[in-house]
Amino acid sequence: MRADDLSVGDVARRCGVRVSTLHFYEASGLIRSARNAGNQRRYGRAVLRRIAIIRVAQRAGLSLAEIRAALAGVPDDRAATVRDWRRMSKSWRAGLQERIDDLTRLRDQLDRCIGCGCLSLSDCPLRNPQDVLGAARSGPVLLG
Amino acid sequence: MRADDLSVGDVARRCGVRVSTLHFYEASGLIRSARNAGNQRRYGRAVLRRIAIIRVAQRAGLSLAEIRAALAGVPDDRAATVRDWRRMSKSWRAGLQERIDDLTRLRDQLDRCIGCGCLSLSDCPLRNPQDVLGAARSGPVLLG
DNA sequence: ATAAAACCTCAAGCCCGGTCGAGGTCAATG
DNA sequence: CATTGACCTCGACCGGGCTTGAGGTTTTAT
Repeated sequence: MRADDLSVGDVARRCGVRVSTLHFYEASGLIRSARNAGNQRRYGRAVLRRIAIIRVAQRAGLSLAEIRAALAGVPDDRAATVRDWRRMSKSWRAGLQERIDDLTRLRDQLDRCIGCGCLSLSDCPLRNPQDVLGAARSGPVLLG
Repeated sequence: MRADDLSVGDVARRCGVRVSTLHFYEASGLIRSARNAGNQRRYGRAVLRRIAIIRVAQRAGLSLAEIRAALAGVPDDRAATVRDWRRMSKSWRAGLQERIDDLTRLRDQLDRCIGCGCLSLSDCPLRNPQDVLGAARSGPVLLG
């Protein structure tokens, strides 16, 4: 085994994921592997960065399908470039900020409602989440 | 049908959820229903507030199991009191704040890394999420 | 009285993100 | 050169959060 090549176990250990997860990621088209003479997976070091990116993106709230799309432009045989990474992280930042904003609004509403018990009032923001969630869901308002 | 009782369809329409979701919530022990002579579900208005609470808690990141536990103290036949609501929202606020903090840290790290492309460095905080996630996961560090 | 709409139960199915196990092969070590 | 641990594939399974469909009953509107 060439010193530069990593086995699936090496990668799992170094990334803190299970071997089965690597198999799963490969089956899902997130990573690829070369095979040695005995059909065992061999990875270059680039895969470590790729997996790091996957995990960051997951924390940022992306589904594996979205991550796959984002990684589509990154060759799997060499490390993602700084440019690649910059492109992806920039595009993820916006969604991340949206999630933060949504949760922050929810927290503030919760604070107000803790003070006033206003869940009973028809204009409580908690009873009318459409205001917060935007036009994503159409439909009637929750009136108690 | 008594004017005060709501059918499953009424509740679904007013809460913006599907009838199947209400069945599912009932089977999961989140809501209960009385039955009329013909075995159809009939709800009091209290269920509307209960469902509002479920949806708020979901947005705050709780699983249905956690929500069920939180709602266990709230009688299902009358509306949750201000006191009930205050207790729940207080206890959820902490977890919500934690999620906000985690996402905010991630965003800030992302910003720093966008600037420096440092995903390649072994000391990049994004590569070593243990610092952020705490001691929950033991295991090796991600080294590129 | 009848047709349509709404309801019932129960089982199965779906998507997500993995995880596990069986049965078999490969590689590093003494 | 045998053992032992790491690896392979494939299929099944898990938990979460619902949705769908079949087959049958009830309610409501005309």
